[in-house]
Amino acid sequence: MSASPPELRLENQLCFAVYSAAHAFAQAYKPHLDPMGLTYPQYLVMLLLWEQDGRSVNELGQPLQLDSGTLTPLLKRMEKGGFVTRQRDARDERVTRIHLTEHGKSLRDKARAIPTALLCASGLTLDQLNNLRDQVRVLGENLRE
Amino acid sequence: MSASPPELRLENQLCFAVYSAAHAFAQAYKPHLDPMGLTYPQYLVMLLLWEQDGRSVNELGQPLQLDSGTLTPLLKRMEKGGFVTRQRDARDERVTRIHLTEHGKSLRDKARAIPTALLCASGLTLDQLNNLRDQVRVLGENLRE
DNA sequence: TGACATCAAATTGTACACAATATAATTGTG
DNA sequence: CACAATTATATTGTGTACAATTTGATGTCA
Repeated sequence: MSASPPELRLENQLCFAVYSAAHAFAQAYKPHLDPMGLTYPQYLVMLLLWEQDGRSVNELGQPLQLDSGTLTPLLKRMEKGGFVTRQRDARDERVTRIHLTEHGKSLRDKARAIPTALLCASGLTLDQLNNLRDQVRVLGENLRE
Repeated sequence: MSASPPELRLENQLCFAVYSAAHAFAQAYKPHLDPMGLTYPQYLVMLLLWEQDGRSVNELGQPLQLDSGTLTPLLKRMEKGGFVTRQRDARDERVTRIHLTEHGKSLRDKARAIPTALLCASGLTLDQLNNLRDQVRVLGENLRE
């Protein structure tokens, strides 16, 4: 077996850098989310509900790129945790609407400190972070085409 | 409930751009890996074994940032799939050594076409890709500190 | 209106990811 | 050498992801 070409070396892969950074982010958020009882994907759902409450499962899944197979059990755990309620839409019984509980709403104030803490942990300036975010966003969009 | 501040909006999060791009990568690799019978994390293991065969579980886990809780079942599936063998090291019975099968070795030739296909799908030039990879790698390292 | 396509969620089954714990082999120290 | 500490892997339990299928509600059109 000859030497592996550079394009096949793990350390040279953009995909692995992204994969690895994604896991590192989840770990970096953990100390901030654990005290609230939220996981990282649940926190992403909270961000969407703080922006706009009462979304359907699909209206959460579209921006997150997640389907009901992932969201239904995740939302059930969030319901059990007292963060949200799940109820059928009276006008269209196919739709399940997700509403924040008072506790869920109140967590937004505690969450305000998180972005600053993560900016610091990233070791980037705000400009660098925004620039990198835009590049990574475009990459994701291209890959999904 | 007042409007959510910009720092708490999902679309503005670097973490989400990275999270989303990581999933997009896994999907983009899928059509190339499915015909081989490999999943994306299994492909990462194959990259390491093509570079150097006969690694221990830890010698795979260290570069991948994965522990035996993830790797042991993954490697068992790869063993069942006929890609690798798992056997205890005779000199230190605590260690499990992972070796490529002939089939596993032979897949490297088929994999050579993948990096080019993904570079194309990323919509980036090779220079842009290398530059972005380095930025994302540094980000991951900073977050892990 | 009634058969049929469509749609939104939920369910099922497989595969990561990771914390916490267990097990077994090896090492270090008195 | 005895034995406690360490090390490597495996196991257990919980929580995502996602493909494929199912269930139930809504829309459409002859």
